[in-house]
Amino acid sequence: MKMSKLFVQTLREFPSDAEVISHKMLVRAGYIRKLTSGVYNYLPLMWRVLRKVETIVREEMDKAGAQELLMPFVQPKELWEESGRWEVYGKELMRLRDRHNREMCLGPTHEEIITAIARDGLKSYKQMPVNLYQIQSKFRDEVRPRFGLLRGREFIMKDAYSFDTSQEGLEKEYENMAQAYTKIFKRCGLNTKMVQSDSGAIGGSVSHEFMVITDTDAGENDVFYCDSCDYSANSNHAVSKLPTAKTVGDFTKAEIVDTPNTHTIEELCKFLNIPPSLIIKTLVYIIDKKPVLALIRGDKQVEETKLLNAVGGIEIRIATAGEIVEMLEVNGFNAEPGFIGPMGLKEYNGYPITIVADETIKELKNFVIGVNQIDKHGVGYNFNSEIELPEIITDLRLVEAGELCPTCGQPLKVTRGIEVGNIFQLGTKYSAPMNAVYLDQNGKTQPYVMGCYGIGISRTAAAAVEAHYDDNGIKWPLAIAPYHAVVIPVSTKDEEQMKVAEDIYKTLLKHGVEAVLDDRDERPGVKFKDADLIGFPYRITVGKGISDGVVEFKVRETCEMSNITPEQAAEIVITAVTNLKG
RNA sequence: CGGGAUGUAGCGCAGCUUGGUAGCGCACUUCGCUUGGGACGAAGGGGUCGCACGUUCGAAUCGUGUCAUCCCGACCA
Repeated sequence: MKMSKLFVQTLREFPSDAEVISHKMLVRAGYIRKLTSGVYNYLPLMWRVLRKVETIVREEMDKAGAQELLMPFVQPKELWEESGRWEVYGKELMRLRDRHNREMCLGPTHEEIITAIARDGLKSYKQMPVNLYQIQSKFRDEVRPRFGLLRGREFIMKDAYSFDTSQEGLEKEYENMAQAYTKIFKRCGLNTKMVQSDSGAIGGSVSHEFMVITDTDAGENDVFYCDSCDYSANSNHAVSKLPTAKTVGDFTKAEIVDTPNTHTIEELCKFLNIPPSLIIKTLVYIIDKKPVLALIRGDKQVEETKLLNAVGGIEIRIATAGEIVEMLEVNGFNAEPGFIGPMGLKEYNGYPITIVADETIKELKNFVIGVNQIDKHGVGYNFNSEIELPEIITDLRLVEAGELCPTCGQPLKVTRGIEVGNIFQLGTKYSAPMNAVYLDQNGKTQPYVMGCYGIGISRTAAAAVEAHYDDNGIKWPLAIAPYHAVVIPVSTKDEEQMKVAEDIYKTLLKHGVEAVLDDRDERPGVKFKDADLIGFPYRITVGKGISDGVVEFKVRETCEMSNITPEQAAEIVITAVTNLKG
């Protein structure tokens, strides 16, 4: 490709609306342009990168035995009603009507469609196991799209779905996919960590995420991991050994005491001169319109995803101060946030109040708790004495760095990560309600045991930028770079330089290297800046040194430069590119 | 949805307070000059000032409404 003909416009400055590195770089280097919020044009350079990621994904998926197909982007409401998700999915599902006023949606994921396909064509146990995948654009009407390609509304995704006759079969395929994913990201030049995760809205029981570990702001997930063993988990799923703390209070008898102006745990601790671990904190949540009280030890935070799962809810938010006062009133109390306790609270908004407690409260003795009276707290309280032990006791805790690994007991560490892929064991979550069944060896109908496996193609490309850049631009891993190398004649008017540059360029092309010849009549500084910004992995500069028979060879990743012969330079690039394929 | 801000040329911005011919830098076109890290000079092309209504002799500027975009909090690949 001649640089003079390459459709790319690099910018002198970063765009003002970009926050994270990958967004800034990809816009400035001419890879993407925003069309509307969360929706981007992929310009030629970007499309080459995306196709390379896709190719790697295809090769590894095919090698793992999966088959590619393509499903429609627009989907009918009826299928979503069968799975129950038309009601449940929320505003993220982009709904629209056709000219006949029939309701449709843009596909955010394809469990419903693939299950319907299987239902039609997968009738016998003899046809399984089978794994079907596609690569296409998805649309999720995100509340707040941001970070460029990392969290767009429209994005490219590879989604795969497996069908098995047993949990054992599913687990085998799950492991197969985990290995394929590890290879895929490695080939893309990314270091990923496979971490345990919550399965969220897609459902199912077991799931893992593949995280690109990054120090930049773009890492939206906290990942907890252990250096001593291989435990690692997303914060929404991470567990730890029960943190030790003072759990037996010195209060000799249970009584209600005055605690004026102690709205926060901190103020209460100071007033009573006790550590926060002796207090039971009562938080009020609204989950799918229903009131839920979460009880947790005062020194710990609630992980909302865990609470959501504990009650089987979908949407969670913390109650407003107004709602809390109202709830107390309805139940006959005159109190406010800061003094709430679970006792005597029966119902609100027409729903009974559910009480869920974190397991940290179990070992508490002679603790302090709100009693729904302003400026008062109960002290020296005990379960099965002053209050009953709540029915639901489970792990609600947000793990903190330094807490001990649940597997080996060493302190956990925390880092930030970008989720580029995930794998779920769905089981019969979709096949059962959608009556997607096959006949087993005994002629009995059985629902498929399903798994689903996603990779964010466009997000993977953006994550690669987050992981590989410097002040001057992008440093693409060779496997997904739009072009492998750029050849720069310093002066296009110098016949010898031009001839050597063209010879190198032709040699590279002949050996399968995707090369660009910067034939523009620009000053060298402009060409160097563009080369660094665009991020060609290799740069061969033909300048005055050619009279001594050498060119300058630069490796973008390390910024190492050396003066070598044109033949040596070409040889290095050709070898590197050839090794990619092998 | 709540809170904060912004809409003026492809990109980055000024002008608005105090209404009167729409500006600057980059990018783009032509010519000259220059050629190892985003040179310089000259001459050009390009904008219904987000949109609508209102006030006014006159609106980018004032008022009302509306739409869009971005940032901070709860979701996800």
